[in-house]
Amino acid sequence: MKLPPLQHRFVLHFGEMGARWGVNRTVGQIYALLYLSEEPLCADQIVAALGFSRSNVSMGLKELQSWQLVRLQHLPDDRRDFFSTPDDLWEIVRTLAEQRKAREIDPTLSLLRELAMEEPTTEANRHAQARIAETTEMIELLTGWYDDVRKLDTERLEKLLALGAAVQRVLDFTDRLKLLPGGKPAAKQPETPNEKA
Amino acid sequence: MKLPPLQHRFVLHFGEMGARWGVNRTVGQIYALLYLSEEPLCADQIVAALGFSRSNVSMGLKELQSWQLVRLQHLPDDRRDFFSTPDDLWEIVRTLAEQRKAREIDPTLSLLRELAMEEPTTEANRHAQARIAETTEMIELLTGWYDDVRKLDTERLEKLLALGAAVQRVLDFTDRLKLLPGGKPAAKQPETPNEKA
DNA sequence: CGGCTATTTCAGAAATTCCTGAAACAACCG
DNA sequence: CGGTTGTTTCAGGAATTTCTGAAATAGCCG
Repeated sequence: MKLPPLQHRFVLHFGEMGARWGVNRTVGQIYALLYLSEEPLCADQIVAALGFSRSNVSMGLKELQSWQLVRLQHLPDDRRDFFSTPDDLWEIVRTLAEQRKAREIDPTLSLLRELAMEEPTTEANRHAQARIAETTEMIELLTGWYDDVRKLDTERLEKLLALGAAVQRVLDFTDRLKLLPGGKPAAKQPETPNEKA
Repeated sequence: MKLPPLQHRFVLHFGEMGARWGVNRTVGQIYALLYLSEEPLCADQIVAALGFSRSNVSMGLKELQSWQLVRLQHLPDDRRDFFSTPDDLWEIVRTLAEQRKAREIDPTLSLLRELAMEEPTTEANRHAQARIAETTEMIELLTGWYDDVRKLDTERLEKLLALGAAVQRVLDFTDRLKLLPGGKPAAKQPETPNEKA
């Protein structure tokens, strides 16, 4: 593996991370390499940099294409495939989120909804179904939120994230405006904060 | 494996999901089983339900304890360990997020910050470091947001999520209030959102 | 077509991860 | 203490995943 130490360490780390994130080590390393590279790379350059076999690199690239995480491009007068990652990191993150949702969340939701439909036969089943319903609701809440924010352009998304929980204060404020259209609101809190469901 | 079909299907699915989420299939299945169960279970009940070896179950439970995802409790006059999951699903999600942050995000941030410090030697290094800096910023933005919202109580968090991108409209609205000081005084805005560097 | 370059496939080897049974350990009790 | 019950450890075998080299495929050009 002939790669400057900086890139090398990055690549090794994201290989491990990739393994925790549903792609194998090789694929993670290939992606990390492409991500750091200024120009697109062809398969043989990846082989030279990482020391995997040619076929392993080929399979890794195919996997990355199936995740839609790499761009394929051709140079003029060159038949080789060159690969690169999007320049915009947000685009990468959005793609990842999209893919994982499609591969993991959506099938999970189908199953949960199906299980929730079945007629409970025993007391244990009844309890399990209640638990399942609860789970479904939470996932729906989270994916609903996700479906909303993914439509935001990057600039607004960044602002929203930067605001963090402070947004809560804005909401409390507008709540007060809404609830007391007359004068200055005297009530401090619109609702009691700490009820545990 | 003696388990009603409903529970069985749920358990199998979350075994697979567990595998994608950093714990192995066994551990995922054990957790799914505990999650659906009305009362705490002891190791032998898990063995009976899932058909793993006693030692495998023991290791799985140990792993779950290391993630702080299960509660251990004792019944009076019984020496066996009984395990259960928190009743509150939000608590489970919070714990998961906390653990994954500690295990994956924090070490990644350390590495990235360290790499960003190094003196760039080549042009390729300079570009790689720019990419690394960009990555660091995004992770910091996301974890900053997370650190904020995890402090919210469940009720407020649910409201915030349910609002989704609609929150953007509220923000736009208050922005306008701020910009047009003629009418109602916008009173106390929360501190100005972080300026992006 | 035939030679050339580039890529993909795939069966089996290599490596890793997972699981088990046996043994060690620990706590309790009479 | 010795018996009983329950848990943990761990070496090695089983299963799964990953990786490789050889062969197949595909496109291009003269």
